[in-house]
Amino acid sequence: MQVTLAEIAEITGFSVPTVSRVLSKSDYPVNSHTRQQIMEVAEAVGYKPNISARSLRTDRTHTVGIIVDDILSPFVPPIVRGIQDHLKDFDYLGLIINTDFNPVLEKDAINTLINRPVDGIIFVESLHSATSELLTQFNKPYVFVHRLFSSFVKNSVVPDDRYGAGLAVNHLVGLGHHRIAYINGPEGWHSATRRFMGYQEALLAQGLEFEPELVQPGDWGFEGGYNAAQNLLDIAEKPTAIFAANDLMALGAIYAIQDAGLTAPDDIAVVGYDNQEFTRIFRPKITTVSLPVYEMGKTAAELVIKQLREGLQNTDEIKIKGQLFIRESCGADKSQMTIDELDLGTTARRVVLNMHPTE
Amino acid sequence: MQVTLAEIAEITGFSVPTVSRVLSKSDYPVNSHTRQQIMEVAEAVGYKPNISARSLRTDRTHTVGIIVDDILSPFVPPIVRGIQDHLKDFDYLGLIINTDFNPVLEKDAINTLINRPVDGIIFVESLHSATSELLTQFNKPYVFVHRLFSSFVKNSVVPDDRYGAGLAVNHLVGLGHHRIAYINGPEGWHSATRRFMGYQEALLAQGLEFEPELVQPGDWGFEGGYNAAQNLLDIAEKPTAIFAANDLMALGAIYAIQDAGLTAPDDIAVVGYDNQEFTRIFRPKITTVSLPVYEMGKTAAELVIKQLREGLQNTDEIKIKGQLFIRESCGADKSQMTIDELDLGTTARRVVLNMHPTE
DNA sequence: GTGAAAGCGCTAACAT
DNA sequence: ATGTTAGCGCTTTCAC
Repeated sequence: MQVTLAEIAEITGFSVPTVSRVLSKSDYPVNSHTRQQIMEVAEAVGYKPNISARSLRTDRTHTVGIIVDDILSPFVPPIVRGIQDHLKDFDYLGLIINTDFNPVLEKDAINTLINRPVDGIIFVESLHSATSELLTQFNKPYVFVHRLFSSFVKNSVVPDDRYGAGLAVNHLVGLGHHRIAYINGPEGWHSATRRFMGYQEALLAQGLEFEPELVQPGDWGFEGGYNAAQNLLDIAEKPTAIFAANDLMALGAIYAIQDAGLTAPDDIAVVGYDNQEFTRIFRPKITTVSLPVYEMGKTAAELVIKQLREGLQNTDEIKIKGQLFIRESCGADKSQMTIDELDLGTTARRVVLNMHPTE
Repeated sequence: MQVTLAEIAEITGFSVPTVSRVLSKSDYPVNSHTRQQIMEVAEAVGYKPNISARSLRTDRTHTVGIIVDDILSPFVPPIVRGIQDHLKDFDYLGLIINTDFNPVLEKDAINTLINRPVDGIIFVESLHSATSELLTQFNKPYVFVHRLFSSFVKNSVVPDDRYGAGLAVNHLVGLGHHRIAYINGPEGWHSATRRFMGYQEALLAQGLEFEPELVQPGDWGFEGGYNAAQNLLDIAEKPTAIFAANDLMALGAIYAIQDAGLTAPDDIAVVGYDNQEFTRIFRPKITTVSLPVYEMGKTAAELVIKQLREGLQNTDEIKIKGQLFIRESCGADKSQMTIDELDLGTTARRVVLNMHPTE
């Protein structure tokens, strides 16, 4: 049922290795007549190489393991897509495993991939120190894409949070704000720390003073943003703008502003961080700094591919810059605003724009 | 570097086949002493079977191809997760490929998977008639999970949209509404048609009359919902409730209601469909019917596994029921409301709840 | 219950 | 430029 090299050798009269040399696209010299003849027959009989056999021989599988926290986590799919798109260009596929941030599952995942035919591993939002010793057994490339951890790791790709926070603050200053409050993420989170640093640095660079009373702790969640904003509204000299370390807290802040009888952005401007989907459909549409997830994934895949194909050695941590998406919650002029995509789920959008579903 | 069966045979003094019988978990009878001895040595030296070699021999790879429209499409990740979770229970892995609903890419994907070591394929939101002939070459199981297409296909898993629409309507009737409007999806979409049927059937079952003037066309998008609701508000005898065929249109409807100086749910109740993430963070939180995506994926994986392991034959289309999530936009009593999860992204939630990130 | 022999389909080394 | 030989690591006959 499956066509093999032997059958093509039989038909064409050439030997199996010659057929292999043509069909495996090796750069081994083969007479062009021979080559063409073999190609034609292969095409005609619909030859498909047996990848298992090839892998067994070459110890290369053209597959990369992708260990993710959870494919349902909002930032994971775009990272994965970035990885997949780059891998595809080099005929690699991705094998995705969820670990639910559970060290036991992560260990299993690594074990599975060590046995499994993969040429490398990309860790997405997932790595426990417990498992790192296991990895030393894995003498193939592995890289990390993450945003959560504070550890500096070789071969990792992370967002440039300091830069991103600067974008937000600079934008607000440009709109005339001098009292810009900050709602931070929880203690001990790398991205919270970095965004906070970026906030402070940008204030200084703009000649503004850093005022501790304008900084509130948050919890990454809606509630935390709400409470933090309430506290900020209690300050005698209220801030005129709030920069929240993520979109969910920005949303909470907007609700708090509304519940206080004020309006965002008219009374208080709000900027979030992450560019989550809902920022585009909420009212007011939330101005935010994007987490460059797709590009982070792509870059991670680039690293693996380069290590695989060009023998690239360990690389220092790579920081990827996000960009500011100017929408309504900051009070910017309409002309400044970023033009967003359609408000349809991607499948529906694609189907509508490109073609019609099969009947 | 890689431990092989031969080495374990060498160490234990048994033959390679015997070692294989133990370590491949075959049910072939082996002396229990022998078995234990081999297991211990295998454990000690960290034996990992070479999957390529095993696959070459057995023609089984323990891998299932998952062809998706786009991993970024909002419904795809939960379907994929459902698939993965079930596959995992049987030690199968999933190889995910995006097609962007492009027939050419889909053809490539199928070809890739035919060569590749996969034991079956699951199509998620993706299937063009153009490719179906290709599939006949693929003499392994394949099943479909979808919500978009009207074609009735063997071995497919779909949401029960008629039932779901009934849930929404019945709920509104239970809250005392008699004039329930409906905002439909665009013409030609299976789920739109089915939800519309469910709407009509439920009205009749409740002894209410179906009134065409209460039905408005929509486009699945925010704008369509907004316009449709505006039209509904222009009717002399306004509806007291609006059921929108998806959440985005429900959101548009709520905005239209607000812009007309009214309130949802106080003046007009609104129910959506799909249970998209944003329905939980919006104000008012949107009551909606869930698309049972996770379970659809799980069921699809079950089908494949059963076909693979138990030789299950072709199955008729399987309909999966969603459930009603009662929130604020319908005006239900607080005591009736569904208790939702935390408002944190899943990674953050998991990290916060379970453990701390590695430092 | 265990071992000897064979071979899955492919590519790499070595001839010619 | 092509063919011969060998073998990747594993499982499956078939003997005993």
